[in-house]
Amino acid sequence: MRDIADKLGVSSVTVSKALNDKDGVSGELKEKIKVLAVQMGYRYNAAARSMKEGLTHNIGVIIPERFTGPTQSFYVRVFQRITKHLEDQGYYGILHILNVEDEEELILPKLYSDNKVDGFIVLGQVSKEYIELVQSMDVPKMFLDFYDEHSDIDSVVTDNFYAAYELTNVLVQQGHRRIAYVGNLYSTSSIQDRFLGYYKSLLEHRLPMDQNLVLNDRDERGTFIEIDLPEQLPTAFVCNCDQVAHLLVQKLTSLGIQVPAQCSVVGFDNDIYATLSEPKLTTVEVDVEQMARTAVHSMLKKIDNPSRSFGRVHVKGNIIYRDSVSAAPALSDDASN
Amino acid sequence: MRDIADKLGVSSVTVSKALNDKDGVSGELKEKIKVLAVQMGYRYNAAARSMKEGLTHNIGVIIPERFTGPTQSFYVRVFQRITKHLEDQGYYGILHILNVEDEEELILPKLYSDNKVDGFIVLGQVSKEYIELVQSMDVPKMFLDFYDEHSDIDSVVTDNFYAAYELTNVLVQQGHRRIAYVGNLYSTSSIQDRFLGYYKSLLEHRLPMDQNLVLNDRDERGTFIEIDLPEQLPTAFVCNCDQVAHLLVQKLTSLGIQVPAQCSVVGFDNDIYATLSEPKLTTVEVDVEQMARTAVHSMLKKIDNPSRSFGRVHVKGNIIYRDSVSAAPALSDDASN
DNA sequence: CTGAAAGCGCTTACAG
DNA sequence: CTGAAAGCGCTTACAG
Repeated sequence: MRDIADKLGVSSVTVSKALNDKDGVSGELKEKIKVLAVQMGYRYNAAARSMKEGLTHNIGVIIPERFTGPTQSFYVRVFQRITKHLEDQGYYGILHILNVEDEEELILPKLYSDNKVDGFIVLGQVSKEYIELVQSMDVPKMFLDFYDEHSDIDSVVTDNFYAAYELTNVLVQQGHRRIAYVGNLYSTSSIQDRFLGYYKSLLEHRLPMDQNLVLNDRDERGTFIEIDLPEQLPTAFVCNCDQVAHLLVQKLTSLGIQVPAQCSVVGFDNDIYATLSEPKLTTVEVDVEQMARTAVHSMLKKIDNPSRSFGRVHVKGNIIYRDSVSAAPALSDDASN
Repeated sequence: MRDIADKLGVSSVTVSKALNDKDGVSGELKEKIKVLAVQMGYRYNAAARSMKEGLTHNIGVIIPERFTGPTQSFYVRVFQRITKHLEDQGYYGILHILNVEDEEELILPKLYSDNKVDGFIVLGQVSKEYIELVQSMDVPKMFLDFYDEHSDIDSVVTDNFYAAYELTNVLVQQGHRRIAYVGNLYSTSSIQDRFLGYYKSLLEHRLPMDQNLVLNDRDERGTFIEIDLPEQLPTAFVCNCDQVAHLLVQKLTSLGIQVPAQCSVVGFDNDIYATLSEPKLTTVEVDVEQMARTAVHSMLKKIDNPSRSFGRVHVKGNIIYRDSVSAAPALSDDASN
């Protein structure tokens, strides 16, 4: 405010009034001040007002953990771990659920312009344009559970590539030769990396890669679509997530195909769908705790020293063995295409 | 701080040092200051430090809405609506997920002692002891989706009583005479009120109330238990929530009983389990939007004027008609006991 | 070990 | 319409 005032040769009182649309400033001057504020990238200091007013303009919302329950989404669980680690460091997490419109219209959280936070953690892939917008913010930021090849962002991600590789290896070891991958390769980096891990396993075992066995599960905006099964069914499916695996199992079952006797299915994420499926899914569990801890500690280091950068940090996942995989049915020489 | 300093005849600098465990204060004095601070109910002014340091000690966590997805828990959805209304009023919501241990050991969120918020909204029933603890906080508070008969708290709740009454009426109108209620009456006030609404419908239609048709679904801590079906099956079940209805439908189906042909089932909440069930559940949808709006506006009025009180505010629910109800099977005079 | 002074960035009440 | 002054509650750097 002082800077704006000096530049315009007015007092900070006038600037304050203008920015708050209060009386006592001429309309013309008000406009000029507002424009300059934007130009100079001025952000309101909420703490100063808080102190003055004796109000924080924050409301605590308490939800008992048990009500966020087993159905809680993966990211809510991650958020919970993040806040835990933040609290240990004397910090708080303010959750901002970014809605579809704001993402499309490239609108930053008001949290930012109100200067309510020292940094941002973005949890879950956003559009390329939104990544760039986030990058333009003048505070440290960390990206969690995704990365972008083209931007130089600090991110913490599960090592999807190796996890999918290992998971596919499990299937190969069980004698499977015709293995499908289910996921839209152009949707998220996670899905891509998991696909590549799957592919690496095929390569390593000298199994042919059949484009007809790469099945689409969603459009590019993430909405699920009906999965088109190939005419000649594979003996195993590597699904990019448990939810899709769940849907696939339902579909197979409704077609009279037994899982895992006739067809093995593996998922990813170890979320509610993994245990909700019948049979329960063999899948990969993301190390939520480790991811949250890494993200928080990196963030705090960046707050201390904004020039620090971490690049892409990988966190290992763990395979959870359940009941959706069995040995491949006796070979009928399918694999020879 | 000043007050503490005056009372002890020292300076506020000394108090600051003592409270922050910094050097430059004798151990003895430090102790005395800390004890007095607690006695006087001193709470740290985080805004003042923020201003001084230029740090807010908050981190924004951004989660794209689509990733909180359809599986998101009911309360997360409510939280989202709450923050929306808060933002419209220049406020922010800080989510605190209260874990089981803190609730049992009666530990308040650090948010409170750090003076990071102007008030609290408690979303979801907590223990009587915790309610009292919350009540003891020196800021406005609102309770959402539950109330306590014995405490004089401001709460916003769905009109469970009438919704259950109307839902049971639907069953009666379809010719059902032997209708069971599923839920532990001693678990939450919602379950109790829904039961009473069910009972009112029975009374009004002169149907006998059979204690054997009140089925337990969980222990008092909320953990689900196997539902004990009565020997003579009712023709309809009013379940206290969709999740239990979902479990019940699965159980009935596995026993070879067709829903709704042989047995109708209704749920409550219209959450993910309502559409996940086969058949999809007829249920009651809570008016999340209205509840969130009421809670936020009441809260802000209380911040303006702490002596305001609202008591119990009811918000109507809507019945959602789906496929889990049909006319009662032809009577075999079961109802005569 | 203790404290007086300055300052963080804003707003409010008042004077011009 | 504009601005000088005071103050919100803390911490830091410095003097004693």
